[in-house]
Amino acid sequence: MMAPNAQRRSEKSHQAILAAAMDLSAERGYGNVTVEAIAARAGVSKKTIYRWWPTKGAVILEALGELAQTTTTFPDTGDLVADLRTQTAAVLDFLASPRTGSAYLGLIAETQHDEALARDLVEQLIKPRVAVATDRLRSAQRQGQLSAEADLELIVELLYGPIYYRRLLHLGPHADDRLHALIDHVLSQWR
Amino acid sequence: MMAPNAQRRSEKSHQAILAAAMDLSAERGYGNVTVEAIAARAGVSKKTIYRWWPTKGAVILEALGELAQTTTTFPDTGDLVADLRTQTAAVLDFLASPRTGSAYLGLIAETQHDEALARDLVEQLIKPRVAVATDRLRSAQRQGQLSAEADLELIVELLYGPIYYRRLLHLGPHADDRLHALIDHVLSQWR
Amino acid sequence: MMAPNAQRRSEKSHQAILAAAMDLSAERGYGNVTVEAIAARAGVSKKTIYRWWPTKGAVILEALGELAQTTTTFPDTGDLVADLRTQTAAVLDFLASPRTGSAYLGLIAETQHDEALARDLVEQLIKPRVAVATDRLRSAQRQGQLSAEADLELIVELLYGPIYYRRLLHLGPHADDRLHALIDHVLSQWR
Amino acid sequence: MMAPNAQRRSEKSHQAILAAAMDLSAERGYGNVTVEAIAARAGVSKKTIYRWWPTKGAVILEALGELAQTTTTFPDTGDLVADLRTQTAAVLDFLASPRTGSAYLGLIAETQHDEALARDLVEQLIKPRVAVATDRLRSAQRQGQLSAEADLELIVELLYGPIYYRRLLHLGPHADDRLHALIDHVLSQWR
DNA sequence: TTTTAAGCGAGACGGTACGTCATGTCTTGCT
DNA sequence: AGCAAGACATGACGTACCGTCTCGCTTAAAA
Repeated sequence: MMAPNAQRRSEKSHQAILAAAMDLSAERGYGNVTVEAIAARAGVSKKTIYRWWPTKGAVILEALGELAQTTTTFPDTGDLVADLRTQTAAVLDFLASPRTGSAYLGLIAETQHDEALARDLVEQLIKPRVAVATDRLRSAQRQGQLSAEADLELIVELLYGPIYYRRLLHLGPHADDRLHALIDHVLSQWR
Repeated sequence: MMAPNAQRRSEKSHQAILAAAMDLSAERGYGNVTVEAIAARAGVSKKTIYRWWPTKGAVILEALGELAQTTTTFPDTGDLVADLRTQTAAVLDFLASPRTGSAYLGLIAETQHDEALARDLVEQLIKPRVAVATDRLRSAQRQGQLSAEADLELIVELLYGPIYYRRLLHLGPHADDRLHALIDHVLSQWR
Repeated sequence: MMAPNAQRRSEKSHQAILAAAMDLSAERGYGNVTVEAIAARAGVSKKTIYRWWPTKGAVILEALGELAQTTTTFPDTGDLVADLRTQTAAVLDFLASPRTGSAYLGLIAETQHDEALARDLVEQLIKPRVAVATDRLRSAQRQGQLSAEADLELIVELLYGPIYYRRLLHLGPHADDRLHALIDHVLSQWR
Repeated sequence: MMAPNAQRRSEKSHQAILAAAMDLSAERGYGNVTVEAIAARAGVSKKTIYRWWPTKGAVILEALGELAQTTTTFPDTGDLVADLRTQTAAVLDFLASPRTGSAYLGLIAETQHDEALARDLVEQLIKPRVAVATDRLRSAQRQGQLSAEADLELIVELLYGPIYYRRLLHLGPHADDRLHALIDHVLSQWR
């Protein structure tokens, strides 16, 4: 498996590839992005892409990871409900934005028939963000805004499940008031 | 756009195509199914497939529609909680079964970059089943097992959202007790 | 080895491919011809080329075969020496022409590391033309211009060997008088 | 075009490259030898090869030149016919040997689309050996074994032309008696 | 009952992208 | 400065499917 030497890697090409991948995904949609087009747009050889990533999905995952880290952090103003409203709205925006939405949804689609990519998606994108959400809830617990018996894992599922469900099954995004109703209901038992 | 004459359609080929599509999906996973392979397996010309369906997704959708109708009906024993447990477990099985799971998840994946297919999936598979679930909840309302103020649409989202969320984002299926906890929590406010 | 069905072959594409191959060979030299370029020039998919020929050499061989048949026939005026002068000069022209020379020499080069192509070259181009030359000599024998003991095979080698030798080893083509001296010498023993 | 400093050249790498080139040519045939494979086999960087030779053909040419010098010298026992038999047989062996034949024929093939290599081949390999043959014939002339009017250049062509012709055009090598007939015929006019 | 036009199997076709290979250039340390 | 190692842009390879398109053949509706 002779892994290439990461020290000699061209950082310029690396960044050009990530940028090209996101640009193309925004322009033509994830499904119409090809490794060939990424290479052409980035001014890079296909070999260079295949040297460092196994599939186009892995490229998009890394590019998206960079974006996700900088754009969506979890707020902690002390008011749990307000923070959850802010955060879920940000997730809705992320899913709706032409730049990130198509790439993210396309990536999730790809993971349905690419196990390795699925593992990477979960480890690099999903789990860290679930952890951040859980942390915020735990902090609320310490502040007494949430009962000590609250099932934090369940709460996370109940908040994000419906959002992804409606998006991936094409049932239309939540309106603001539906989102607020969702949050209220989920917290109702343990407030 | 001369639509073909459905009366002269060969029912034998029709069924062979649907069966081949499901078989291949079960054997090698939705992503590795191709129109060419379906045609070869069904002993049918590619032209015949393209005459009646626009994409392989549409073929799978029809095949899955037939299966879904026969396998998952919503029980009504009078005990809402028991019925929800039965039904959500059936959905988990449907998603986990090699025969139906790969096809269904692959289909959902495909709809992320095929709007026409997305519309058909929603109209033919998703909405009818949401309606059935909503009907069952409404029946429970009439029987007094659920408050009249209960937000039925929200309940459906809260039940199925987490199931699809965990499946599509590769967070592992729910264990039985987690599923029960989910149902209990969702109903808690309006029982 | 599912051979394709030759009856359904597109004669238009067939001819376009042969023409494109010869054109490109004339324009850029055999070594710079690629299957990809032939396909593009002929307005044909690469798959169509690979369906009917194993390598670009086989394409050129067929194209050259068509040309060779029509252009170089062996004259029989009754005067053996005159006919040999005419014919060897025609071979020199064939080797020197931009249209045929590059293709033919490139083809011979390719056969040095492609055994299958070598076999086809010999059977389809070389041997038939050697046979024609031998026939002409045999006819001269019957007319008494050549002794009955003449070693016809040897004569053919002695005539064409030096021509190919000088061409392939880059020793420059024969001037007319050297060609005549060659013919005279070869026939001297058996006239 | 800063030529590299030959004094600082690593003789070890130099020899390793020549040896690797010949080994690979013998093992897999000239056509399957690549600069990359030579570099890997010789434990040398590709850069080092390109620093000192323009193409793989040039490497093989140099390697072959070393071998040719040591293996095939022209005998002079005083008996011209015997010496020609010895020498032409040696040429047949050289062409048939797995070590030298594939490399030499492959090299000749390459010169059909590489003019610079062609020039080098002629100057470094072909012409010197033609000169040696011509010298031997001239010596025979002085000894009265060959008429003073003999066309030495023509004799060389008539001897070696058929040998290369049969080899390069895949007509099979000469049997011993055919070789002797060839020599007899060529000398007949001027003995 | 015959005609006849549609569906049908087979599969060749023009395309697009795939993932791989070798080229010749280049950069980075080591000797 | 030469060198081993090897990343890089380039460009062709041969393959896989796509969706379109003839071909004859069979086959069921209309005549």
